[in-house]
Amino acid sequence: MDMEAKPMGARHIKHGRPTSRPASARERIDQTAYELFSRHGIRAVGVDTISARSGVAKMTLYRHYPSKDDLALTFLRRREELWTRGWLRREVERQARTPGERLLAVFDVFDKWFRRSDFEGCSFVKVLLEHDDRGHPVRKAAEAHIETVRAFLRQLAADSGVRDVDAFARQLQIVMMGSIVAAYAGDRDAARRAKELGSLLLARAGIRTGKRAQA
Amino acid sequence: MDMEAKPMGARHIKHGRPTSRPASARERIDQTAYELFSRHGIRAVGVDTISARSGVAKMTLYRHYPSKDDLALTFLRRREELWTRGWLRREVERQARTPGERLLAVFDVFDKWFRRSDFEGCSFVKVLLEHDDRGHPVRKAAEAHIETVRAFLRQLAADSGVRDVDAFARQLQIVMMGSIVAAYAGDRDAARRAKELGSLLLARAGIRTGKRAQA
DNA sequence: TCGAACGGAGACAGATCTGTATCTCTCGCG
DNA sequence: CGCGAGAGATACAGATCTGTCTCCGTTCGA
Repeated sequence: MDMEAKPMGARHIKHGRPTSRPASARERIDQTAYELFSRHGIRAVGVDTISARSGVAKMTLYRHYPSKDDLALTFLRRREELWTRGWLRREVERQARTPGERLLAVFDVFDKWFRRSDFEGCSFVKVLLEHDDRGHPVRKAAEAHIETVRAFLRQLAADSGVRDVDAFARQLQIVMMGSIVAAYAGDRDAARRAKELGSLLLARAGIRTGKRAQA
Repeated sequence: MDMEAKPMGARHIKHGRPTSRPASARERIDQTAYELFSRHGIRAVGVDTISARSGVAKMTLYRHYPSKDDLALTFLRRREELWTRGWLRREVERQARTPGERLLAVFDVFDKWFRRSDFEGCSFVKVLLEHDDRGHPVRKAAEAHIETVRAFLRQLAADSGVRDVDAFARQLQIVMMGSIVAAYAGDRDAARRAKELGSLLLARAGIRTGKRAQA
C-alpha cells in the first residue's frame, strides 16, 4: 500500500525556544495511528507501518499499548474527541443558534465534509463493519461511539421539544449514516439529499427552523 | 477465527439416480465463498479457509480463479443474483402490487431480514468500505451493484409517477443503507423507523400507497 | 483400453502480520 | 559524575496470507 518510511519524528527543534516540544513517542504513535486508521481502517494498517511512519520503534509502541486492539480503542477515543466533539458538534453549534436549526445544520457540515478531497468516510461505521464478532471490544467501542453521536442528536431534539426524543434521534442518525455511505459510494450531493429528508422529519415533528422549511 | 475443516464436498451420491449431481468443484467454491465472504467480509477470509471448507484443493481453486480478487468479483455477482434479484426484488414484488406499495414494502422485507439471527449486513456496503482505493476493481464492482439496487428503486419510482426519479431513488437508498448500518449496530427496529422515513418521502412526492399513509 | 482433463494432497516460496527479546544510545536529574 | 528510565534499532518467533509447483488418483470418452 506504499505507506512505509517517512518518519514524522526526528524533528527536534534545533535551536529556538521550545514553542513546540519534540512531541513524545506516545503522541507520535497516537497521531500516526489516527491518520492511518481513519484513512485505511484498522485491519488494513499493520503495526509495523505505524512504527515506521511515526518514527517510534515497535518495542516502544508495545510498551505503551499491550496490543493492537488497545491502540485501536485509543484511536476510537481520539476520533470521538477530534471528530464528534471537536468538529461535528462544534461546527453545528457555530453555524446555527436554535436547536431546530442545528439539527439541520448537521447536513450543511456534512456537505463540506463530503466534498473534501481527503474524505475518508466514518471511522465508527468502518470499524463497526469490519468486525463481525458482536462481542469484540473494538466493535462494542465503535457502537458506543455511534451512541455518543446519537446522544448529541437526542439533546438537540429534546431542546426542540420533540415528543419521542430517542425515536427521532435514531431516525435522523439513519439518514446521517446512510448519507455517509452514499457519499463514500460516490454521490457528492448526498448531504443535500439527506438534508431534505431531515427537513421532512423536522416538519413532521413540528419543529420550527425559523428558515421557512425549504426543500 | 475457527472456520477451517468441515468440507462440504465429498458427498457423492452412493447409489440412487443422479437427482442431485456431486456438485462441481467450481460450484462448491462459489457456494463456500458466498457463505464466508457474506458473513465475514473479504479481507477476513483467507483462500486457505475457502479451500478447506469447500473441500476443493487450493490448486483447483486457482485453476478456476486467477486471483482472490477474481473470486471476490464472482462473489459480488452471486450476491446480486441471490440477494438483489432473487430475494429483495422477488419479495417486494410478492408482498405488494402497486409501485407505491412496493416502495414501502422494501422496509417490511428489511424488517424480517434485520430480525434474522444470522443477519450479516449488506455485503456491498461492507466490501465498499473495506477498500479505500477508489480505483480498485472490487470496490468499483461494489459501487456498481449498489447502483443496480438503485436502478430497481428508480423503476418503481418511475412507475409511481415520481417527478425526479433519480433524486427520489437516491434518497430512498440513503434511508435503506442507513437502516442497514443501524441494524448492524444493534437497532432491531431500524426497518420500522426507516419505513416511516420512506412514508414521508412518498407522501411528499404525492405517491398513493392505497394504505392510508400510516406512521 | 488408452489418454487427456479434472481434481485432490501437500509442500513450498515469499510476503506480511502480531508480538517479543536484546542491545545500545541519550538525556535528565540527583 | 553516575545512574536509571525512555526510546531506537534490529533480529527473531510463529502465525497467516496469496499464489505456485509437483505428484498422483479418478473418470470418461474416443
